[in-house]
Amino acid sequence: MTREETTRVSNAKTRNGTKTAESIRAAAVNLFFEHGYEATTLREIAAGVSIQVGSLYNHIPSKEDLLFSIMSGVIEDLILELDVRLKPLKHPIERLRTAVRVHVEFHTHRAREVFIGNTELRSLTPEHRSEVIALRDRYEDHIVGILKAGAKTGVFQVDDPKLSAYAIVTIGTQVAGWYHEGGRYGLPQIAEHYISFILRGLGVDVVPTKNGAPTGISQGRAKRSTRELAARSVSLR
Amino acid sequence: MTREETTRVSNAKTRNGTKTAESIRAAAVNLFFEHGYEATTLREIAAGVSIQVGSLYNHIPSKEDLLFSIMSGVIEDLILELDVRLKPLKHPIERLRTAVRVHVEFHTHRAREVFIGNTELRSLTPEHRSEVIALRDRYEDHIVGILKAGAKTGVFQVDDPKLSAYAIVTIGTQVAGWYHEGGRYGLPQIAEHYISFILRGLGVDVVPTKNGAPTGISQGRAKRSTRELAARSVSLR
DNA sequence: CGATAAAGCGAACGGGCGTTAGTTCGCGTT
DNA sequence: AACGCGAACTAACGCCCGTTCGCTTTATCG
Repeated sequence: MTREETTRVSNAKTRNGTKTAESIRAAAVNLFFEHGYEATTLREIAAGVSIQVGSLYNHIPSKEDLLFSIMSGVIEDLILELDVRLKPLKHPIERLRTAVRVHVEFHTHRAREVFIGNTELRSLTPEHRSEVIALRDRYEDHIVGILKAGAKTGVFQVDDPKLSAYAIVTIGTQVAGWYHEGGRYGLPQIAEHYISFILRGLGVDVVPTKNGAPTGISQGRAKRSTRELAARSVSLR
Repeated sequence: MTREETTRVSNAKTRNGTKTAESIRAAAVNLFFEHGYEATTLREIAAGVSIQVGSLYNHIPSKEDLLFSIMSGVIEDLILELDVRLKPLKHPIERLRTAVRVHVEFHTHRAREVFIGNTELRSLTPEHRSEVIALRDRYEDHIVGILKAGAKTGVFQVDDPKLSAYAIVTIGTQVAGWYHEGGRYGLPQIAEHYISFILRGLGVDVVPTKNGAPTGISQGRAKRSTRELAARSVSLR
């Protein structure tokens, strides 16, 4: 865990760059994930960083603020990642494919933070809570936008874009609950599986491929198919 | 002396039947659901029943035990209900139809308890936790059993019964998160929708019906169709 | 090298927690 | 009429929580 350059031994009482704040965040993520926010003690977090409780306040304003920064940070990163990956794409099908791929990848790579984000909404102050909800809505709006665009040109068969977006988000979110590296399914396979599943649900005629490579865009119009109901992530609206 | 059904005013310091215990349970369910177990105070629960904190201990051994009784109780009720409704049925398709119906109905009618059951596993003592997990596994085994029976006779196309059972359970469980009475979808419609969805996922050729009435058993063999991956309920194994 | 400021220490705070104990009181039974 | 019991009360216990604060240590830089 030593720095790559200028191997500086991080003794106690040492100004070790600006890493303490990150360590606190990391320790908090692990503890919040394992025991929940309310059941986690600042003293436990401090112990995880090998400092005393009081010293935490050199880096955070309060315990609740620490939770908030974790929760908002993870959604912001998700939105950012989605924006970047979506930018070069035009066709709704390709955009949706990528959106689902990003969603699944992100939710597995940062499963602990995502879990906290889905679980601890009620531990936030009202102000912070509505801020996080606003961020989440902004993310969902991205998906809804893709669906609406596809519906307009007729490539998607969508009854209710909002409801469908819920379903898509939820399906991908659940992966975080059971996926673990080295498990029976690889990440690309899972992603491609859900992509096909969702596209089929939207009435797109998906050409079955053995591999995860995105097949060419099926140009036919949307075919009536399985229509999904929303399966919302467990949360308090 | 006086009959037991004489209307007795329940003053303070009065032996008002055996209802206090039930009231405590109900108040706890609401508070645990709203604020979470850790964030809920015994004093809040007591206030909800209009008694003092100490008096709670005439009815419960401890706070954690109260949580445990709620969590185990709801699963036991679920298993019981499933057993009763499944008993008269023989054919795997009918059994699965009913299982999904029971699952969805139960998870919407007792959404608060179910939410607690999915959320507060980590607040239990190790002993109680494994007891609850055992109950949950027993429930999942019921579903797996139905799938295996159907797979043996060829009516279901199942790659991995356990994984499929996860998916089925999760889909239905999620309903509890967004369903509310008087919403845009009625309970029977939701149930039938998922039933069709799941059966199709298992390769059963479902005859589309406008109504929720269970269609006759399609006797053809299972057709290769959408194969689902597990979408596990958010929980810590 | 001495000044500066970030960052850690450690004790203390006020408050709230789950739980226990001793007591009181109404009621049904003896 | 006396008794026992369930169920409520009040008061307190010991503990631990998030947070504050004055002090000390340390790395960095002019």
